[in-house]
Amino acid sequence: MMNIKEFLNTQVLDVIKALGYEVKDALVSRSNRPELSDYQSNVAMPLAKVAHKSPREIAAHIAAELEKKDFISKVSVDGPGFINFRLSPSLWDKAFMDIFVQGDEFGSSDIGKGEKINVEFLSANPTGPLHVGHSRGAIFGDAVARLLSKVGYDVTKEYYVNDFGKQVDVLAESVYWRYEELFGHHVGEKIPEGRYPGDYVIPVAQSIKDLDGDKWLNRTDWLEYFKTKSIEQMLKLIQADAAKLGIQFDVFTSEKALVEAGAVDKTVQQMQDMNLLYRGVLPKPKGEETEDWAPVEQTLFRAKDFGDDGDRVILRSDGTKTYFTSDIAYHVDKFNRGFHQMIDIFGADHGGYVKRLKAAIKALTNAQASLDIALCQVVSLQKDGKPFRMSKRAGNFVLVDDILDEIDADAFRLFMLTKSADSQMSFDLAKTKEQSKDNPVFYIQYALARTYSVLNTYEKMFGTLPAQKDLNVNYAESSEAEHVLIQKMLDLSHVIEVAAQNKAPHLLAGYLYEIAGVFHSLWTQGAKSGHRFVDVEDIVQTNKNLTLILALQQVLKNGLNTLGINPKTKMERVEETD
RNA sequence: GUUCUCGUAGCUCAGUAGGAUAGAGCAACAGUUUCCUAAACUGUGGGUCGUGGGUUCGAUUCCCGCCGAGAACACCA
Repeated sequence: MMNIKEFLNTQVLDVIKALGYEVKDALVSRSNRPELSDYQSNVAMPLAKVAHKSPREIAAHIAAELEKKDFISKVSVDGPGFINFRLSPSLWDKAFMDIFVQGDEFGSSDIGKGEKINVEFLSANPTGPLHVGHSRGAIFGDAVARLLSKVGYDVTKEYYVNDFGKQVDVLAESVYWRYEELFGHHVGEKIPEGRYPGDYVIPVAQSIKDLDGDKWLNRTDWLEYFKTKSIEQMLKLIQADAAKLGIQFDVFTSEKALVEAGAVDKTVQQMQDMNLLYRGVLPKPKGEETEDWAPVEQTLFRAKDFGDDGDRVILRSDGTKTYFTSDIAYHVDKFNRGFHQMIDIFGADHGGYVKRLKAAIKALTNAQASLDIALCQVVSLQKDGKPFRMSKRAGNFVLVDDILDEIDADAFRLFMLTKSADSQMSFDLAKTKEQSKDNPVFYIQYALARTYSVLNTYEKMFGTLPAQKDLNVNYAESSEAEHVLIQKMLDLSHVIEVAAQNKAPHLLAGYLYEIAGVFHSLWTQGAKSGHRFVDVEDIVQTNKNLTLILALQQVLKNGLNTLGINPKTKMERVEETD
């Protein structure tokens, strides 16, 4: 069974064409007036102009033809010329059973056609554990990757390890200082300014001590070794933190390795050969009054020719490469690994970097690669309603670990996914627990838990779950409220498609919330009228109900999995305080 | 100053191929437990969709100006 909307669209399009009208799209969509229709088409309005007839006249014309179709049970023309139609119950039944046929795959599609796509996200500097500031982009990137894979892309989740810059030296120096400390040095001293004061470097020092003893004391050649060891362990730390948030990566690419393999030099050479570089002086930046600015000649990339606002430094005046240079090489590397489609997830604070990177990739791949950069707004932190700033110097980083002590990982994850990535959001650290209680994840999980609860009851009464052959919703004999639920369930694949295409996991989150609400409402209605889902007196009705329950369970599970949230089979009772 | 993102209920946010009467949650108020889990449900109040133009049959949605919020702007990553 195909996507209902697609099916209707082509069917209506055929009718329109048969009537002699010229259109590309039948403009069929889910109805936003459920009391009038299941689906609607707006096609008569734009047609009116070209056909020189009134929209209602055209709509009536089309409606008359549609009425003959067996998959449509009722058509009407309303308002200025909307064509409203209800689908035949048999079509709903057929479409519905697809949920069971597809099972865990329900909601999937193949708009990605199995094409390779690389999603790079998080890519935090390997100098410490993850803090809250990293979490939004990390969770967002992971959810986008899951969405893309659900719609049929061959997704690789990648982490770019910035293990080449100065910050890694600082890390190694910090570890070395702690290493010396473990041998009784620096008694009574505080770790010097400019090094990382965090406790997380101590275990790294300890592990080196355990492995090598005092062999690195009083030597000058420790730096490279300490760098390697530190990065290794920091990455482990980061991976562990990410895993707690439900994130795993497929590939880690090291900047250092790229540099050492000569990939960056090669890219510079390639740019040189393509005449993309020149020696020049950049104009003084406007706005901010930079005092230490001096006109220097550098090797620049003609980024402006490829859509950027200005040209960019590739080799500094002293001949060294910038971060941008190796990042270009990195993206070329991805391209060479066969990824012609790439998505980068950046924090909005890197927004100024987007144009130059796109320009570079466009220039170097002759526009063969599509690089899509999704910006994720930075989370502004608050504590008791007042802005809270994290700073290295103050050492007041709020770690992902700290947050997860206060709040369930799934709740945190969904909190980050219910808002669109480009909304600015604030996160109140003091209210974390409070917010946790109101988290929509519980609303959704509770709906799922209720479905399991019904199954348990059924099993208790009948000793087994209903057989596949007894599953049937019988749309024709279902109530209004059930129709709403059934229709909504069948929207899943469409919602996932739109969410994937727009890189907007919050659309799926919102959908799951809505569908949970429809179910909760249905539940209470039944409780009030005495219509329980499981009724020993009425096996036929019970099997019908169970069909609905099983389908809903599948939909919620598939949706939650796509967001990377663990579906729960039951809720822990929350203990009443006060 | 330039570029990017945002501005929807008191608060937090949905509304994404332009459609008919703009929606949730929280907060306020009034109700619903002999029952498959009340972390739930039902109802009430609350809006010039920042603002002024434009495009069109039709704009919260697309385009431009203005106001307001956030971020970025050579030689950091």
